[in-house]
Amino acid sequence: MTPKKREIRERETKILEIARPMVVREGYHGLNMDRIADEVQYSKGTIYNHFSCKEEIIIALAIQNVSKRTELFQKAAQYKGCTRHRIVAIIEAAEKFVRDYPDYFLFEQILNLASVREKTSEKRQSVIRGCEMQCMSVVAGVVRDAIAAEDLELPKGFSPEKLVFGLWSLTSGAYSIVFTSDSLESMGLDEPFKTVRDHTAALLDGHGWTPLSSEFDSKNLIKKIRKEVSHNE
Amino acid sequence: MTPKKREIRERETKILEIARPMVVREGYHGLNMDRIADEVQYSKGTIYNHFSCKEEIIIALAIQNVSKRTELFQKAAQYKGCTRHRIVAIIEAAEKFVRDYPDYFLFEQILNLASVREKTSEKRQSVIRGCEMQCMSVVAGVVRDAIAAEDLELPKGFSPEKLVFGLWSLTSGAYSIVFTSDSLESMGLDEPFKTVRDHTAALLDGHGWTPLSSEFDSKNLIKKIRKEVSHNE
DNA sequence: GCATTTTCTGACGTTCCGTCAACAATGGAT
DNA sequence: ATCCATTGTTGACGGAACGTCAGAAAATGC
Repeated sequence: MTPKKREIRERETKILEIARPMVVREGYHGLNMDRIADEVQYSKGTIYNHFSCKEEIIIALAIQNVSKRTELFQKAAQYKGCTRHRIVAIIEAAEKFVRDYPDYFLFEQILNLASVREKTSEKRQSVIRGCEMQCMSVVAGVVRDAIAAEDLELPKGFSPEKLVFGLWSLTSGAYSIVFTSDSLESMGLDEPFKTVRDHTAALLDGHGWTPLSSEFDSKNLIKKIRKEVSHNE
Repeated sequence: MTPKKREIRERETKILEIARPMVVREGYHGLNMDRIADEVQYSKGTIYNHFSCKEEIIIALAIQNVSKRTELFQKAAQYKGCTRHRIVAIIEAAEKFVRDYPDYFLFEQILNLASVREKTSEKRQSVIRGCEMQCMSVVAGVVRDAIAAEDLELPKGFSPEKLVFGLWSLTSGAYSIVFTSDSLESMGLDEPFKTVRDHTAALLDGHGWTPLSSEFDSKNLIKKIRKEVSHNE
């Protein structure tokens, strides 16, 4: 009972370990069920016992992805400091995430294609949604804290979630461009990560979240955040 | 000479007309070369005389896409008004673009996949890059005008292109989320387009681009811009 | 050691991409 | 008008990859 079940569980992670670099190196089309079967040393039928289609492997890899991010966000939200500094810590976590796991990022892009997502199970889709919701509520929690602490005042009808949506759009859009556009330097865009940080700062300043970025030393703050976050793991 | 050549050119647009709804309705996998051949009433070999692979059709459709956007941007940049209002006009054009041609948006997502883009010709790729560059330089031009008019001052090392990168990230990220995430309402995010406008305003306010959004009537400005832009066509 | 359930296998059917040798149309030259 | 070189068209074909399933093998229970 136990030995067999464990073999099966271990095989599942082994399949994913083999599949990941395949997608990273050769993209969506590089993921080949026959080759996975070859490399994992089991027949194709067995692979299909674990994942009912190619796309299920993609989404399983994406789940590893978003789980890690959720974890990083939750850790970052616990940063000790004023609300503005806590939100900077979360933005820093987002940056750390895409830097440390640039390949993770590809999977979200693949999954965004309707023709891929449609083939995945409702079960795994809801896991992804759950992680997204958790991230959203963690960040929205910091926004609520900011409102409670009177560091921030939002217009009527502008929910904390809407503010998070702005940060989410800005960062995910930027990282998406950074990792896919090949003409960044030819447009004179060096230091893209620094630029993203500057824009998030401007966005929050524009919403009036105090202290404004001009009122604290961003460079040192980020250094401090990085030290504490990486120290934690 | 002329009659035959024209038939060929017309066939090319006909192929694209047939291919577009196929992708829109059924996604990347729904694009089927045999079905195109059936519907366009020519053999598959002939289709391949026009497009050397499936992906070339995708990128050709994407080119129609970005050409239209470039056109809209150039028109919007000519809006008569102060620089801040002109940039609002361009943001409005971006919104109009994704609203009027929501399907166009899908093609960029598909093309962002490395495994798809890799198969496309350098020729068509450079057309896309060219359109992107043009958009970038049109918007950057407005930023430069703003600096010249002293409506805006950028920190040392922060080029106009970097500012544009921020707007680009924010809007493309937001629209990407709007058109792909299915859990927006369940997060309490109604009126996404309004929210994007608010965030772009905050971003520009945060960078200190005067007049600030609090100093003019956004609602009326947008109404005016919409009237003039739609009047032009 | 036997029966039953679970798991594994790989050949097979299918779909779809892209090719190419054979065939047809075109258009200029005589 | 006829010929021929060039250009265009065709659809059968090879091949790649997905997902299936009937039967073999292994595990489990008795």
